[in-house]
Amino acid sequence: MATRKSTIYDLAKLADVSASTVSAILNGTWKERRIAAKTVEKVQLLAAEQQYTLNRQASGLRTSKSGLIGMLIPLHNSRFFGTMAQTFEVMARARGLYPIVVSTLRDPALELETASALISYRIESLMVLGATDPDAVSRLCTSHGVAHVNVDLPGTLASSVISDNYWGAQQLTACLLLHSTPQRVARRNKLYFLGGVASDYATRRRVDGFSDTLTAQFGLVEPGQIEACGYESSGAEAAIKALYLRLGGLPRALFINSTMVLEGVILFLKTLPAAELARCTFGCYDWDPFAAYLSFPLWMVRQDDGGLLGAAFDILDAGSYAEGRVVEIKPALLSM
Amino acid sequence: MATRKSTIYDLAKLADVSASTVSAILNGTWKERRIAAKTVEKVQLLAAEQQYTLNRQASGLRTSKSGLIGMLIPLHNSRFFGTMAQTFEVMARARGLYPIVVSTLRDPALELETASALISYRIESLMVLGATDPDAVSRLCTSHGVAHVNVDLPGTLASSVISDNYWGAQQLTACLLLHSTPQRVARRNKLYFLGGVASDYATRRRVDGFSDTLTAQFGLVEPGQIEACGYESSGAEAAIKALYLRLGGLPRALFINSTMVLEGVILFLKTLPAAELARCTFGCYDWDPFAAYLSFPLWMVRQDDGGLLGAAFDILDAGSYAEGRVVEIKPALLSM
DNA sequence: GTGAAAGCGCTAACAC
DNA sequence: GTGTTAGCGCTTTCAC
Repeated sequence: MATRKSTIYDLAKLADVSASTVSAILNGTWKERRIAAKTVEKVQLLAAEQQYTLNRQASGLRTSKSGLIGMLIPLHNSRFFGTMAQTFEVMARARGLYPIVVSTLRDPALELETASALISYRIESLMVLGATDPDAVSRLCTSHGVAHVNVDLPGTLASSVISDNYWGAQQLTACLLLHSTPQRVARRNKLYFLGGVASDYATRRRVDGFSDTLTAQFGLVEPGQIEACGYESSGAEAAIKALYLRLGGLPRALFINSTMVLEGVILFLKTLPAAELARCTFGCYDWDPFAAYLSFPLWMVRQDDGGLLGAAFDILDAGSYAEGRVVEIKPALLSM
Repeated sequence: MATRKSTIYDLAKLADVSASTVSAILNGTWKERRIAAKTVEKVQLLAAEQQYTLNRQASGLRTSKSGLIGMLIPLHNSRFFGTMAQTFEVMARARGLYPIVVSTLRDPALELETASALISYRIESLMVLGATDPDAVSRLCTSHGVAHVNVDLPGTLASSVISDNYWGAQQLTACLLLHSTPQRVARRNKLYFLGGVASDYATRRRVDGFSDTLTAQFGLVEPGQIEACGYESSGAEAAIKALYLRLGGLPRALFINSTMVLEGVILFLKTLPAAELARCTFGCYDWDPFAAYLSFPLWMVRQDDGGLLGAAFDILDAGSYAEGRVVEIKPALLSM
């Protein structure tokens, strides 16, 4: 058995009907054609025993639809992107689309190249997650009539769905304020923001949320309270160390911008006695399950993957991707 | 500009040449056809300004190759699978193939369905990573002439590349033996194996490596030293707790089978004073970066993702997938 | 109820 | 050096 790759013509010959009849039976349009039930049964049986599978290159070529939906992500081996990929697959399948997730390593050239390859395969739409240069991808997609939407990092040429960084930062800051213990030394009785890149969109919004919340309670926030030391763990380790030395101890509370930064912070904290840690309250903007295994409590902000992708799919479904709107999705605050 | 989706016919008309000439120029076969340099240049220029992109559905249909290579993984949001996906993409691209990674949620039905969908799109080969029912996928692939190889978990109907679990367990056990401090109480002066499923292939090999290493040094290993309490973190937490009570403390060293199990163990260890932890030596068969942030030292076995996938690609390249051989790749031992 | 035929966009003989 | 032609496997009028 298993005649290598049977086509509708093979089946047609075996069933003694025409190829168009087979085609209609196999793709469900046979009701409209009012094909005899026994013909349907015969062909379906034959298809099963010949292990027939539709050639989607051919059917896609004919109908000019591929059934494919793509998603560009920076990396596979990151908790957030992995979770997004997982959720994306489920949602895509629920819409009858076949998901293709590809990583582009935060390389704008690879982003474009990959988008182009996906367009070659005639994807029907594209989700652009955390792209370095989303607008370049937008231009390419637009010129090929491919629906697309930016997620997590906004672009200007297509609609975007992002986390509500301002709101999330406000929540986390308020929470740190509420749950931290006042310190005697004035310069240590403050909240400090650590990590991120000052020119970066997400960081800016988070710093704003942080500052506005503090300002509302205490008046001015000093520049020294904000240390945008980048996203590298090594930079963060150096920054927290410097802060510790400057303050003569840990501050009242620490707003840590991303898990990467958290990792650097932990490397430093491991060198301190437990009693010192107990006096400081920690919050991290971003979520990672490993936090559950740390020796000190930590507040975390977790992005709402379902919310983000749900909104992104809504935009694709509505065909409103070209409007350039920005939708903000509120994250969740968790204590670990 | 941007005539929505230009074809080689559009370009042919504009350049005043035939479609086959355009085709040859655009896919690189023009040297053999000895097409005039100026024609080549003209067409290439035109293609660029018309934003032409090859329709791979059409070219694939014609040549009966898609340029696609698939990989089935259980989950996207796991460190190991994420890393494998990443490495897979790089290696696939290096071979001029376009990678498609899809997760199948450890669901045998979804594994088959996904493999079938990928075959529909005419993938040229398939990597089957950690599948629940690899042989079912093999049957499907074989009946459609699709080259494939099992990775991480072996099958019987196609060649497999897996970690050398026996060797890795030997290394880890020997290392724990070497670096642990003897205990006064006899029942605590032993190594204990925690986690995994006894009937599971990987667990069996690891238990063997563990037992053989100990037997060579001390004679018999008692059944009580091996606690295959599953892969759930909650089960592991209960198991380590029970062991602790039974022994009246932590043992000399603990062989923890997988990071999932490690998570359960940590939840229990957090309830103990640091001094107790210091007397026990910990090893985990599997690697996760979060281990660097734990408060106690830990030996870990890290699978060699490059080695595994390299060997898997070698099998595909050699076309020897049907031989049903099993290749074992040695993992690395790391101290964190 | 079903078949014949055209064509999706591309490639590769074969022609000249 | 380049054009003509015949499909790849499928869908979809239109015909009967």
